[in-house]
Amino acid sequence: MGIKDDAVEVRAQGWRTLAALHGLIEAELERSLQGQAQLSVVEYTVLDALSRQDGWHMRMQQLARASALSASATTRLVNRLEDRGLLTRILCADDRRGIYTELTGSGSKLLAEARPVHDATLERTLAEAQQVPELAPLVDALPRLRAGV
Amino acid sequence: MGIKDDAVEVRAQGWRTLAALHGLIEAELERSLQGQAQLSVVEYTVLDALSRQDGWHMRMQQLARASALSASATTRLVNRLEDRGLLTRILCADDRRGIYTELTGSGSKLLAEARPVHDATLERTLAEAQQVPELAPLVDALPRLRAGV
DNA sequence: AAGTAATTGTTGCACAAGCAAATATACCGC
DNA sequence: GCGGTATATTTGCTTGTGCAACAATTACTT
Repeated sequence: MGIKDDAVEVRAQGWRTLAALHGLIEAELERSLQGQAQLSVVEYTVLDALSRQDGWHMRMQQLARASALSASATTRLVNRLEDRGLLTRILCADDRRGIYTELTGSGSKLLAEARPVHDATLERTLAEAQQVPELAPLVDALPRLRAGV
Repeated sequence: MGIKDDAVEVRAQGWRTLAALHGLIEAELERSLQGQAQLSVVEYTVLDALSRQDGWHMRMQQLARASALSASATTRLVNRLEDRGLLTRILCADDRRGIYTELTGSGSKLLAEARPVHDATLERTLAEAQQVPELAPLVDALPRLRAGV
């Protein structure tokens, strides 16, 4: 019942709020991206990460970290996107274990279509979340994180 | 280039940070809970939600919302926990469509064992995240959300 | 220079998730 | 009360995910 226990409960509460907001946003993004661009959230995340990368190529492991996915899931995710012609695998010459992935033309084209959908959904969902008392404080805190970038 | 585009980018950045922190915490919780209490994160979430409920019983749909899971996933999750003897289904008399779930003795016992693991992992992981420049501001913001509870 | 350890990516397997359909019950207007 | 609609939960099916084992390449150690 002391200060220490309070801190524990505050952390648990913060985590629940974080998880709730995350789940809400992810579900909405999933619906809109799937519906309007045939992309899942992770697929969008990978394409977006690739497009924001200098030279537009990343190694499998960077992709895995960027998408918070396991190595095996990343392999198969890249397979799917490659089968759809949205990106290509490129062996790197310097480290022959590594494999680069690079957006194709249709990959960046699809991403260009999907990005407005993504951004609009994000805006709408955050506005919705702001109406939920439990979530509002976190929503308000988000834009203040990196004001200086 | 304008204020509007900046807001879009700020939101996207905030979402990426949120997702990254969420993924990190969930992965760590998954490891420690699975390792020390044979519970997945969602399973813990459900047991915890039940224990924090007045009367210790909830309907399937409340459980689905609390765990950010679909109805069908909730059914099977409750099946698993019921098979392990951690909770029981109870038909409600007033609305015979509804089904209450209630913690059993071993359910709350296991939860009591798992909770310290959960809390310690949360504390440790947040401390770790605070060392990551990208995540630190969000970690700092979390405890300030509901100071008045 | 050889051998061992560490890293990178892929595959086999089991499991949990979502969607849509099915079932059962409640509610509403008449 | 009766038909139609809405809600609550479960089941069939398909798909994506993680873990462990594996293959290929690089780095380290002596």
